[in-house]
Amino acid sequence: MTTHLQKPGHLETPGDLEETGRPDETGRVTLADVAEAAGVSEITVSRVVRGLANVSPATVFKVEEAIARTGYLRNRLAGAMAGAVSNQIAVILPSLSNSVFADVLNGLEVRLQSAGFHSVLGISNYDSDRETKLIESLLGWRPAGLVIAPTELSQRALQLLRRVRVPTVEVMDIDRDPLDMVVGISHRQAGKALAYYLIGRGYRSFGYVGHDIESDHRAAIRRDGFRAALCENGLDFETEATAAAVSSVPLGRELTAGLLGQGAPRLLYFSNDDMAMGGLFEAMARGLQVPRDLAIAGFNGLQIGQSAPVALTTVESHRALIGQRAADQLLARFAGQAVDRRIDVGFTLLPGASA
Amino acid sequence: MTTHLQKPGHLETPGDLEETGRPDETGRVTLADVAEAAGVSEITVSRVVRGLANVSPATVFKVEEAIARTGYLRNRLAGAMAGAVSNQIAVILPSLSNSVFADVLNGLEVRLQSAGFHSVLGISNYDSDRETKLIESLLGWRPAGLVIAPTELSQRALQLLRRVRVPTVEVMDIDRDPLDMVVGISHRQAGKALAYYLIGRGYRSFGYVGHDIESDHRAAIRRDGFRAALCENGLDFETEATAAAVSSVPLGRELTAGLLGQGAPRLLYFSNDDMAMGGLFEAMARGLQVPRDLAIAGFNGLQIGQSAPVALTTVESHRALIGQRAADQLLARFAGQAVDRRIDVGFTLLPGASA
DNA sequence: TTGAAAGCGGTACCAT
DNA sequence: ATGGTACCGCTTTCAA
Repeated sequence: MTTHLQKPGHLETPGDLEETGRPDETGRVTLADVAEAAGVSEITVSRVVRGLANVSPATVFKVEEAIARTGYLRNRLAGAMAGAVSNQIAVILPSLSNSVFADVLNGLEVRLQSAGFHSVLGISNYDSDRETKLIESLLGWRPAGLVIAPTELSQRALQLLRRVRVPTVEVMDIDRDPLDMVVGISHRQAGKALAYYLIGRGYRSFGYVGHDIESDHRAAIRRDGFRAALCENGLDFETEATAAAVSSVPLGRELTAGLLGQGAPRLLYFSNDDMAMGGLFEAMARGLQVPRDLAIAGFNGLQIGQSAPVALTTVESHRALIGQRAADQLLARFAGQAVDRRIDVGFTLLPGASA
Repeated sequence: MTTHLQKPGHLETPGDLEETGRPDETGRVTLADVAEAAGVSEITVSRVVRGLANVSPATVFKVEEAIARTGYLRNRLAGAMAGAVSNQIAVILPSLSNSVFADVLNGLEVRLQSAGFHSVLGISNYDSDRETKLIESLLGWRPAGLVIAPTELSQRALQLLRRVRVPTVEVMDIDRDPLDMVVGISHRQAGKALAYYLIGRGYRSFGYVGHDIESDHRAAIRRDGFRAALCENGLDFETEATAAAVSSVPLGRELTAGLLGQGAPRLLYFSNDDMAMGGLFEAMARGLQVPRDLAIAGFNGLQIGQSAPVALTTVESHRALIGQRAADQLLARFAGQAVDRRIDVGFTLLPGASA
């Protein structure tokens, strides 16, 4: 073995005293070191490390002992380079400040982790350029799969994805045609279903309170669906209060406060549950009775909304399930199974008490 | 170039029609292909790709044109193998269902992403064995750094970390001595500070409502700190309601309901804001006046608590900041700068109105 | 069940 | 500013 420079920040130590089977000049323990320590070939050690079946128990024992003695740590970089499939999955989400995507990521991790995969994360911040850069950078690691909650896939992004042909799952929104696979719900239908329900409950006067819909196109689609259902019944939003900011409880509260000053409609439809909780809090703070004085509806089915003194009327979007199913799709594909291109996990109307 | 099998799920296509500079039998475009297309050497292309300065503008132009024409996609696996530092940072968190860690991750991503790094995620689920496995698996990718919110580092985990010598930041809790660097707050002091404040406000009757403290040792430390401050004043918790479950709003509500049946103490200290919101909701649902009939205090300073009709009395734990500072520590270390081993981001008492 | 040889696609080092 | 050469550490293929 020739000498070579240590990588910055990666100086593996020879190990303390007793566990120094083959100290080695550089301090790094490789497959070759373990092989020598165990008296077998490199490839045999490799087989043991990867848990392949065709190694005799006696050899496995010798090798495992040598691994422990030398303090060998598998190098997946070299493995992936040599042609083994990566256990990394690129995951691109628009945001992490919104708990919605944290939920999706959580669902993903549950499944991926138990199958031995890791997520490599990118946050696009609802920015198409950043999204493109992230795709390029993450694909450079040759991940086994890609999960993306797309913002607006650029031409370059589409080109990259077509070229690399990595198994890809688009998540959240099934209203558009997928590149490869898609898991989510129809946000348009979710918006419509809620409107139908509310109309059925007798509401006829509606207002909309929303966050930045320019970047969050799924929220825009929900609103469109909601409005379409209103139109079918000869109705429309009487007022809309929106702000070009990310959704949050205080924003919902603030916009609601603005509306309440000027004779608000009977029911306010919020762009999501965070915003709706703000509306609910504002109503409570003013001593209004919900839903008698003001009815409120949201979207997502966040747990906190269901635990509020007046449970939120909303639509459960099964976010963790979306993550899990997305992971399942990838895993099935890896296993060579045929999979559906499109999975609709469905939504659930939560009647609540706020409308 | 010899023939070789395509990796499953990674068949890079030759590119469509016009952009096929060098189709290549396997469909993969390598540095060599770009070099040939540009009429320069591989190493020159490599320099351009990495944005190194010592290449003439004319050459850069030629190479970039060749890259676009061939549809080359950088292979970071090979780069990292050959000795370039990885742009991956291993991140191990106990949970993602709790928004606290999503906030930390968000803070990390903000900084890491803008410096060109990616997080590779592992969720330990508050399980020491899983944590150890994750460390081993993630370190196998030879990340440039590691950020971990430790659960309980096993002997094997410590051995691995010492051996690999990857720059490591422990986050959340600075009450213990760090392996390498640590960024967070003293949860013990946070608990104490809140208790002092409440005692100063005249409260003398306290109860504790908590989630599974076996696994969430930081919550346990806060409670210990709080109690220590009580003891200094000859006080103690009059009652404790705990459950061996993860923290959640409904759990907080349920445990509070249990306590309120039996003449609850004057003030309830909750293990965190999720739990406290549950308490607040239960009080509101019963028509109790907060803080007149029941005072409530939490921990974390979640935004929603501050937007509630009665703003939550709590301690802001600056989670996103912890993530950012952790990233900064790593980046500074990569830049060869000397860094503090311990960074206390501090906490902020939010007086609120619930106590 | 085990092993030998040939890369995988880059980058570091040292020249020029 | 540019290039030649020698690996990085592992897994694949083929043979025994």
